[in-house]
Amino acid sequence: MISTRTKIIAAAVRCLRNNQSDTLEKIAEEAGVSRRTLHRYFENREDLIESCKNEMLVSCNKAMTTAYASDKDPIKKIRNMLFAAIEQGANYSFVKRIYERSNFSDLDRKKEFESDNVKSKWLKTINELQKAKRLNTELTTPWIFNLFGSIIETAIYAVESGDVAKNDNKNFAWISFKGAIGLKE
Amino acid sequence: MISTRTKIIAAAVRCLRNNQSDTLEKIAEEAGVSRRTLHRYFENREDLIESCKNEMLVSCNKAMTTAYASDKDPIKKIRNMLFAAIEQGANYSFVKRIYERSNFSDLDRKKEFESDNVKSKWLKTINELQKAKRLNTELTTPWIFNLFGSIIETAIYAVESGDVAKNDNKNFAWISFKGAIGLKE
DNA sequence: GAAATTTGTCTCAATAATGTGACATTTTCT
DNA sequence: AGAAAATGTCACATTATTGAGACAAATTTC
Repeated sequence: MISTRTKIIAAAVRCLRNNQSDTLEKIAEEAGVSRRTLHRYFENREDLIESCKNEMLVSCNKAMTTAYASDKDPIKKIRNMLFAAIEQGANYSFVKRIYERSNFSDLDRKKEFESDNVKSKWLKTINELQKAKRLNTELTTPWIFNLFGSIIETAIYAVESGDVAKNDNKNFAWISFKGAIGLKE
Repeated sequence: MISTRTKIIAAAVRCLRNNQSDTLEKIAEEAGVSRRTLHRYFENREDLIESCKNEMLVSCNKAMTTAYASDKDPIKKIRNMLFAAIEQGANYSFVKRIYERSNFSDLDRKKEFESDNVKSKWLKTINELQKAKRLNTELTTPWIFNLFGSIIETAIYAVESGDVAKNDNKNFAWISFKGAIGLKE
């Protein structure tokens, strides 16, 4: 049975990633709960957003850490991390948006993300491949990192908007990412 | 000399693409103008956003139409359209976000974008390349279209966040886009 | 099925954002 | 310089959103 708290957080994530200014009323409605109940679980909007951020970071990190550990081959590690992130859907989008915005204003949050060990695992693997000349040497790591994130978002969005069939989704993303960084399998 | 109206619209575009819920106060400040003046030019928030949307659509379409016409070679057409969009910076991001959100809620706006002749020119060119088997046949056109947009955003964002040098920007985007769709030059 | 817990409804106060009028000040144009 | 236009300042009404109390209704737990 899903707890009310979880329902509210999930609803908030779905709402807020599209429209940061959605009212608590709307979030409560999306969660199938009265606004009064939402207020019982979260002191205010900031508290709610903070909770979403924390839960979603945990959720995404967990999924990607598992994916990282699922295979020995560095290429498969990266591929499975990509797939895991896509499967996170709205959760991933939410985290990404929070992180993006923080980049220009909230340095603490950026640091928090930078020091995140999922990112360092990802970087380690990419560097490994770079050193082995298995990907395009013209591109820098920060570019590849940004690209990775945006291809994930594209895949999530493409399914939601109905542009791409759910089956093709991850496949397209992987083909494109491989090509984009010139990965030699 | 830049007109007040233009200053306000530019400021609104910069603010709103990051944070849809920025106050008119903040937008006025960003434009270096009092809130009272902003209200003299725009009846209300909706009017302002509508104006931004229209102006930015015109700006982006113009830049990309020029780029399209700048060369006969289909590949160079696409490349120059990519570059033009990246150069639009905040303007392009703003339009893209408006369009994205509309996808789920505002069908009129979607139609408006769909019927846009810049998009049809782009599609025509991509189809041409697809028929000539000059790009990966596994991918669908809608996927490629989404990818095109998100690589542009990645390039814009990468420079703003300081992750990628301004010189490398367009180059990286083009290398990655080519690779992502398996384009054979 | 009774008690305890959770949630909903209704209400109201506090706050923040918005929109506008009146008038002063500044800028622009000639 | 002086008129005309644009902008700023301040004040105020309106509105939307938020947050919480009081109690009823529903749900869970034992």
